[in-house]
Amino acid sequence: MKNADSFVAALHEWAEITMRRSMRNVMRHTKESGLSMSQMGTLFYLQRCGHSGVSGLGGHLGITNAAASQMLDRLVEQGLILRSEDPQDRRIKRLTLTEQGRQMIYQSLHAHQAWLEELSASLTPQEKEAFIPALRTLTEKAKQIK
Amino acid sequence: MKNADSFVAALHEWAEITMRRSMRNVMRHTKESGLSMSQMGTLFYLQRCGHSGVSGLGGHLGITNAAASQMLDRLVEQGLILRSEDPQDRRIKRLTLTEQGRQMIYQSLHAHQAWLEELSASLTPQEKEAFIPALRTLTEKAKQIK
DNA sequence: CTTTATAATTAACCCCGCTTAACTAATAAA
DNA sequence: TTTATTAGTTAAGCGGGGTTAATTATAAAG
Repeated sequence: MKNADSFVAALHEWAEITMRRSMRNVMRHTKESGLSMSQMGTLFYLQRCGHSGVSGLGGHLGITNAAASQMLDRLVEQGLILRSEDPQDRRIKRLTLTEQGRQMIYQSLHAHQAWLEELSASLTPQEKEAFIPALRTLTEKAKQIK
Repeated sequence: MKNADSFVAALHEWAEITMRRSMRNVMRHTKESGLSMSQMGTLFYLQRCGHSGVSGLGGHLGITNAAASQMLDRLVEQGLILRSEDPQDRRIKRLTLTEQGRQMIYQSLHAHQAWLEELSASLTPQEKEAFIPALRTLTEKAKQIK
């Protein structure tokens, strides 16, 4: 179990570094875009889950349906999401990203990422080649969780 | 340059995964703690830069000094940071984390981290052992950036 | 058909974060 | 010493994001 423990410890440290960077960058870009963190979180959630209802979104963000509904008003107004009726159950509003909304997410993920290039530049070619499998496997496995 | 490119690509993918996770987790924990994202960002900033003045904080967060000053009122009130005079230049207020503030950051980084254990569990012992050097080197190099 | 449950919205309200503008205090420059 | 600059706070006001409670509309159950 020694290896497993030190692996988890190393993973935690690496995750902590990337989380700090990520949060800073997302907060920056979110502010630059004139959105609130809840709004940006909504866009990310919708991209990941395909489409959702208002309650699903509220539950995900940990806010009431009322709050979610009001926030959606502004996102719709800005043309970032679409709020349409579910044809199966007309009580449900089907929330989907617009093309503009998808672009916003893309920019948010790729803005302020120069540090990744810097990190890459600080490694030797041998290290880079050796680390690629690790990164790919971790990413792939992480995608499958929950 | 092929390896370098695919390395950066793999790095980007990993960053994207952790960004999505951390955004949700940090927002959750921040809400649970009764703090705003700006307040949490302030704590993280102060931990990273040691100590800062009000203007420095405002500049970092992209808000006015007035806004920073008001937000600090609440953080001081909650016992998370200390606002003391700089003995060299008494116009400057020296902002530092309290022990409670440091604990808040620690909790924020480690709350909702079960997915890392899950991720670890989804790997074979051979993979874990093989990945440890990569994680350690990446962490160490990333710490030295900027 | 009537009743009940579910999904979402609306209204009234509060708090917070942010802005601008005016102000105080301390340092630097003339 | 007088003036200008810098750091920070205060005050007034706006708008957003959150809440609860009441309301509408649809679907499901009796």
